[in-house]
Amino acid sequence: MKIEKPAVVETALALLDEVGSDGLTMRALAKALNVQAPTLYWHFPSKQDLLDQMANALIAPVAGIIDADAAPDEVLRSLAVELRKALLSRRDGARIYAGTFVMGENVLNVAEIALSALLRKGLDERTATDAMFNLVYFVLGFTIEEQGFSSRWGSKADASVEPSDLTKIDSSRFPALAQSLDTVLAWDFDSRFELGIRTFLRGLG
Amino acid sequence: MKIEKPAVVETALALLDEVGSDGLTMRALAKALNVQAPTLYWHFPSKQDLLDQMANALIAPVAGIIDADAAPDEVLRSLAVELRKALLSRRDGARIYAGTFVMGENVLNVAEIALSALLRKGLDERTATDAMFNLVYFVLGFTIEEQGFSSRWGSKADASVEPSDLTKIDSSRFPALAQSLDTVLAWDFDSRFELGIRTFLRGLG
DNA sequence: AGACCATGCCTAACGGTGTTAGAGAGTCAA
DNA sequence: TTGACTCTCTAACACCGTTAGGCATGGTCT
Repeated sequence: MKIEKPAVVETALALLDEVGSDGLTMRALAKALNVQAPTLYWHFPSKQDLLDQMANALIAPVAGIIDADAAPDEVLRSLAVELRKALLSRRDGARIYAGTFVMGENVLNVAEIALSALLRKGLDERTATDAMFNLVYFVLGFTIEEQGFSSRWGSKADASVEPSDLTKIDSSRFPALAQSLDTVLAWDFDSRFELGIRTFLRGLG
Repeated sequence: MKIEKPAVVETALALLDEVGSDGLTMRALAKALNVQAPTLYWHFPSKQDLLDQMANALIAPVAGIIDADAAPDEVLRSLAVELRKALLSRRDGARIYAGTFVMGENVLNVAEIALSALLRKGLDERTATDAMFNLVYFVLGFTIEEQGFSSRWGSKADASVEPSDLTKIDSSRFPALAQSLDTVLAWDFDSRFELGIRTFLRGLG
């Protein structure tokens, strides 16, 4: 049975959800496709190439969802939200994406939308471009750490997770941390992200 | 000859600079220490544990450099700058760091400095904590992409690097990108980072 | 002194990885 | 019928993290 390139990428993403990025091996993917591992190398020159295409597919839905005609700040906000959502949609999605450096169709679409919104805000071309990249960098860094957190301590069903023995930090050496311990331990990524985006947009003026 | 734990970590970081994170294998590290690979497992329970300690060592210098008594914005700015510098100080440093999730001494020091500066700015405890994390996330995401870029296209000595065929993007489909092409191709990470930090601080008010 | 035991290194090997070489079915055109 | 092209196969290579178990060394206890 012939295997199709897009179907391979889709199966790889599905497999990623099951086994995580460490378990995503060429042999495991081949087995999911009822094929032997070397066969994949007829369709993809290397595993990295496959990962690149997975990353590209991961953010494919983002651009289409955005209403590019909305107010600039709303465009940028929803773009960030959808980008994070896309990366979170698959286990280790952000890490997979960060490992690639694809300037593919989908990335260009996202970049174009963000950039034109920033230009509409009145920013000069140079500032808008840098801001566009910075926004993406923030979403990426945020989501990587979010997924890294939940993959290390998310397995514990306990709602009040306690990485290391963070609860007993020395309040004399780390007074500010001790004071904010409740917020730290809450790990409310949703509202933290929202604050980040709000801060960013407010900072752009 | 006995090998010392901190010396192993230091050698590992030096080796990382030479061979990159892909080449950083237990066998290669062992050879650099004039030792056989399994010997490392007497000192470290796993490679991940070694990587954790490398990440911890990577950001060790950061906290000490900061003048915690300076104006809050200056503290936050220099903290971000030094954090980025520390991650950039070794090849693939940011990627190594992002792969760990250590709540070690050094991280707590950095967090404490940032947090108390944010509280001094007048932010409430909840907002300050989230902002502290967001700042770290931005620096991390930024630096990961910066190093990812230079590791894929930095080898070319050519100053005007051209990832893929970015130069010939369709200006009718991506007008904003085409307009800002000069800035995109300049890849001036230093000033882009500075803008990012400025935006962030301005957004916090 | 002799027995013990933890330390720190070694060799050998296991199961797994990405990847390559090369053979062989199936299909379609000349 | 022949030949080329497409796609998958088996076998294997070099390398990976890691474990099992042995062999010196040196200090401690009886």
